[in-house]
Amino acid sequence: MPRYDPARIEPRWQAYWEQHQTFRTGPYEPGREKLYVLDMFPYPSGDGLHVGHPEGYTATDIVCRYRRMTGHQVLHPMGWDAFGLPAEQHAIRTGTHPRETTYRNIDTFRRQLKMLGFSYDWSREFSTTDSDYFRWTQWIFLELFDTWYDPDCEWTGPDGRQRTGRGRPIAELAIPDEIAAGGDEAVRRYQDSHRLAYQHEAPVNWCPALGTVLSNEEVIDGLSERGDHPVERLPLRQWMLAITRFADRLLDELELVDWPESIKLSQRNWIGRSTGAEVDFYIGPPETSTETLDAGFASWQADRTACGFPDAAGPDVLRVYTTRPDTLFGATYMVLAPEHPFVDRLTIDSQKEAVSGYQAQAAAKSDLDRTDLAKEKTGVFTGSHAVNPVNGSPIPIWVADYVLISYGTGAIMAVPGQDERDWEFAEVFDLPILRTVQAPEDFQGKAYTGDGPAINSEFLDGLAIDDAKARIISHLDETGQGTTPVNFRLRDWLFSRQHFWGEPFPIWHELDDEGNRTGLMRTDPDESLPVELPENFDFKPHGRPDPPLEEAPDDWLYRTDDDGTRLKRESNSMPQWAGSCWYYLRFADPQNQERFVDPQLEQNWLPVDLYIGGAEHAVLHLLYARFWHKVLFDRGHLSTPEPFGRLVNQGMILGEAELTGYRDEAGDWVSSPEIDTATFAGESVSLSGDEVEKRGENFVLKSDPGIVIDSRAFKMSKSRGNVINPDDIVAHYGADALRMYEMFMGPLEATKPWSMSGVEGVSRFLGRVWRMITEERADDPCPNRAIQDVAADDDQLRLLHLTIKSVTEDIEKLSFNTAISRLMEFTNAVGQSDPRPTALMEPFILLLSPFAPHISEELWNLLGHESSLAYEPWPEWDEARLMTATLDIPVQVNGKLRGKVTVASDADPETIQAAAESDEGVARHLDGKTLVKAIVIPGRMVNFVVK
RNA sequence: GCGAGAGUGGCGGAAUUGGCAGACGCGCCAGAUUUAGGAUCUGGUUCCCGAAAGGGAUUGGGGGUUCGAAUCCCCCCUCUCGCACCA
Repeated sequence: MPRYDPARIEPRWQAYWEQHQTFRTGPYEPGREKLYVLDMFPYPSGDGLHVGHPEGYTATDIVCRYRRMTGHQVLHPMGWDAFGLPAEQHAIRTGTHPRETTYRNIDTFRRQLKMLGFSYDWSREFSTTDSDYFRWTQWIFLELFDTWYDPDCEWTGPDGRQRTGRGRPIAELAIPDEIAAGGDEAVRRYQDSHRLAYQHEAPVNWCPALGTVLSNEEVIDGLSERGDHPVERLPLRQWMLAITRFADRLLDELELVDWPESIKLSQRNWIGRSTGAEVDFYIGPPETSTETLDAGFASWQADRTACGFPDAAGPDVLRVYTTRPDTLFGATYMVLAPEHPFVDRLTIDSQKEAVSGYQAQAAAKSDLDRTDLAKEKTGVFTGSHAVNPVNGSPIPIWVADYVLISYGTGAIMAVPGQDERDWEFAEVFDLPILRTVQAPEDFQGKAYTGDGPAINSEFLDGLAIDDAKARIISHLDETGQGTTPVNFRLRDWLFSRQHFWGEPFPIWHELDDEGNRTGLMRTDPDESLPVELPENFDFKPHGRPDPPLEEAPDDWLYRTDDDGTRLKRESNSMPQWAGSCWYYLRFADPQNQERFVDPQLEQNWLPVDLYIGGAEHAVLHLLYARFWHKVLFDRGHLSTPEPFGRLVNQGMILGEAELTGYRDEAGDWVSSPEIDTATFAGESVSLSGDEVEKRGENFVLKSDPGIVIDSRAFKMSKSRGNVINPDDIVAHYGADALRMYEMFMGPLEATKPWSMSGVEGVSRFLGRVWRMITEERADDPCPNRAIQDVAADDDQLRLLHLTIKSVTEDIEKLSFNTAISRLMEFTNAVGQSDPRPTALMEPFILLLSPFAPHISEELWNLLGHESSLAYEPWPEWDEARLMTATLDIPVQVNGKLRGKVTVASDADPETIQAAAESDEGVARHLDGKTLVKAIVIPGRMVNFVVK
C-alpha cells in the first residue's frame, strides 16, 4: 500500500534527469524561440542554503519547465560567486586553504539544489574561483585598463541606437603636443590618467589590533565589529574604475530594460545626476592676507572677464559647486572639507593648532560617524577670507566635516538663509545670515528653501529661483567666474581589496633602483592569463595595512622583464563584485578557451530574458554589471547594450509570526504600545495563540484584555532562533512540498512570513493528488481504478479548460500562488469523482509538473508513459469549452445585492431585466418604490435605482 | 528628513482592473470512517442582531466622483524597505 512518499520518488527522478541529461541545453537552434532565465549568482556560504534561495529558484524553474513544454529552447544555468571574505577568515582561523573551504561549500550547495529538483543545465556550471573563469575576469580588467572614455564620440551601436560618448582603445587617445614633447614616459603617464582602470589614494579602515583592513560595514562607531578595537582611516594606493564616465549612459539606458520602477528609481537616485554651477571665489595667491585680499580682486576679475573660466582652478581661487547659484548674494561664509588641499595654506598661524586638531579628529571618523552622529555642527575658522564674486565683500573661510571632499569640489559657499545645514552651522558659530529669497509671510522656519522672489540680490531682485539662476549663470559666464557642470552622486568604483581570496590583477609595477614603484606599469599579456594566486604561502595578516599578497613568495611577486626592468606584481586583489559582473555572459559559452564568450553565442542567447533575485542587489551588482557590459559593448565585444531584460525581485521570507507580551520588573503585564524599546528593562514573553484574542485593531491578553500584545514576524536570524532549514523541510515533506509551499505563500515579490502548517496544507494537497491518480491500498504502485478511458462530461471539460487557461496565464504573470490554488480547485472538484477520465488526469499532471516535478513524473510514468514529461506539449485550452449555457447574474437594488437570477448566457438586456424584476427577493425591494433607472450589463450584473 | 511599497476574516492571501468582497490554503466547529489515536472523507466558518426567514455593518480612518469603489481622486494614520549633511 504505497502512500505518497517523496523520499522514495524524488531521488529516483533526480537520478533519472541526471542520467538522461534531461535539462542539458543543446546547441543553439536558429529560428526556435529562446529563453535565457537566470537566478542571481549565489555565494556558497558555509551555512548552506536558506529558505530564501529556493523561492527565486523555484520561480525560475517553473518558468523554464513550462517553456520547455511550449517548445522554447531554454538556457537555465547555475554557478558560484565564490571568492570573498568568509572563506578567507575561516582560513585564518583554521589554517584550511580557502580553496578547500570554498569547494566544499559548493558541493553542499550543489547537493542541496539537486535535492530540490531544479532543472539546471549542470554541464555549464562554474565557479568564479575556477582559473578557467577568472582568467577572463582578468582579461576584462585588461580591457578596462586599455579603455578611455571619449565623451564626444558620436556613434551608432550594433543595436541601432545613436549615442554620444564611447569607451575607446587607449591607443586612440590623442596625445597633446606638449605631452608628446615630454617623451615616452610622459605619454604613458598621460594615458594612465585617462584609463577606465586607474590608481588613486583612497582611505581604508585600518585596524592595527586585528592587523587587517576592514570594510565599512565592519566598522561601528570607529571600532571594529569584531573585538571593538580602534580603527584608523589610512590613505592607501587603490585601483578605481571610472564608472562615473558612464553615468549618463547608465541613467539614460535604463529605459531599455523591463525592471520594477522602484529599482530603476534606486539606480537613478544612486547615480544622482544634478546640474548646478561651479563658481570661483578669489583668495589671492599664496601668502595673501585678509588685508591684502582686496587689492588683487579687481585685476583678477578683469583677467577673468577677458580670458574666461579655466578648466582647472588656479591657486588664487577656491572653486565651489552649488545647485543654487541664485543665492550667491547670500553666501556669507565658505566651508572647506577637512581634507581640502587648500586648508593648510589658508590657515593663519594662530589657527594652525585648532585646524590640524580638527583635521585629525575628522580623519578618525568613518563616513558614517561624520554623517549619522554629527547632529551638532562642528568646524573651525581658518583665519582667511575669500571674496564673494558678485559683491566683492570678503567672507570668512571655515573648515567643517559636514562638507565632503568626495562630492563636487570639496568646498562650498555657505548660504544660511536658504540652506538648513548652513543655517545650523551659522547659528552655532554666530555667522551672519542673509535671506536672498523672500519667504512667504506665514513662514515660521529658519532656512527657507522654497521658491519666491529674490531679495537683497541687486540685479536678481524680484526674479523667481529659475529665472534668477539663469540670470546669475549668464553673469558668471560673461565675467569668467563660473560655469555649469553636471555632477553625480555616483563615485568611481573602488576596485581593490587588501585580501588574499580574490582575483589577482594582471598588472606589474616598474621598480626603480631602490625597489620603489615608479608609477609606470606593464600588463600581463592576454595569452599568459590567468594570473594564479601564489601557492604555499601564509595568508595570515602580516600586521601592515598593505595587502597580504605583499608577503607572497618572491618568484610570484617579482620578475625582470626582457629589457631588464625590475617588476613587482600588483598585490591588491579584486573585490567580490568582479566575478559576478559578467557571469551571465560566460554561461552562454562556459568552456570557451579562446574568448570570454563566442560573439555568435552572445548574440544568440543574450540578453537574459528573466532575472530573479533579491532586492539587496538593486543598486550595486546591477549597476556594476551594466557598467562592464557597456564597456564591452563599446569595445565591440557584445551586441546587446543591456545585460538583463526583465528583472524581478523576490520578497523576503520572514520567520513564523510571533506573539509577544511584556512584563515589567515587578512581573506585571504592560501594553506593548506603552513600551519604549530603548529603555524597557522588563522581560518579553512569547505567547501561544490561545492565550490571546483580537479586540478591535489589536491582539490582547485573554486573561487581561487591557494588555495589548505584539504580533509580528521577524527576519530569520540565528540569534532569534527562527531559521528554517530547507534540508529539514525536504526530509519531512519532500522537495515538491517545499517548492509548492514557497510558491503558494503569496506573491513572489511580497515579504511574507513562514508557516509550518502552511507547508502541511500543501503537502496534504500533494497527498490528494497522489490518491486521485494512484491506488493507495494496492501493494505495488498502480493507477487508481477510477481512472478509465471514458469521455469527460461537459462540466469536467469546462473545469479542465478553465484550469489550463488560468494556470497558463498565471505562470506567465509569475502569479504562482493563484496558479496553485487553481490546481487545488481542480482536485477538489474531480478528485473524488468516479470514473475519472484519463483525458482529465493527464493534462492535470502536465499542469502540475512545473511546480511539483517529481510527483508529476512519477504519476505520468504510472499512467503508462515511458519517458520524462519534461518535453511533453503543454496543454492548450479551447475558449469554446469555457462557455456555459446559463449564467447566474447578481441583481442589486440601489447598489445592494438583493438576489440572483439564472439566465441564458446569450440573453438580451430586456430578458435579463424581466427575469431580475420577477425575482422574489428583488421584487420585495422594488415594491412600492419608483424605478428611476435600470442598469443591465449582460453577462455581468443588474442594478435597479429606485426612490 | 527624503523616496518607494503596502494596509482586506483568527492567520497567509484572492478579486477578470470600476460590477456577487473574502477564491485557495491554514486554523476552528460539526459529522462519517476507525477499537482508539493518527490519517482520510463530507459539510460549515467575515462580524453583529435573529430560533429561523431575513436584516444590518464591513477592505486602516475621514471626505469625494459614480447607478455601482478594496479598485479612481483629496486629506490623515500605521507598518515595511531603501537613501540619508551630495551643497
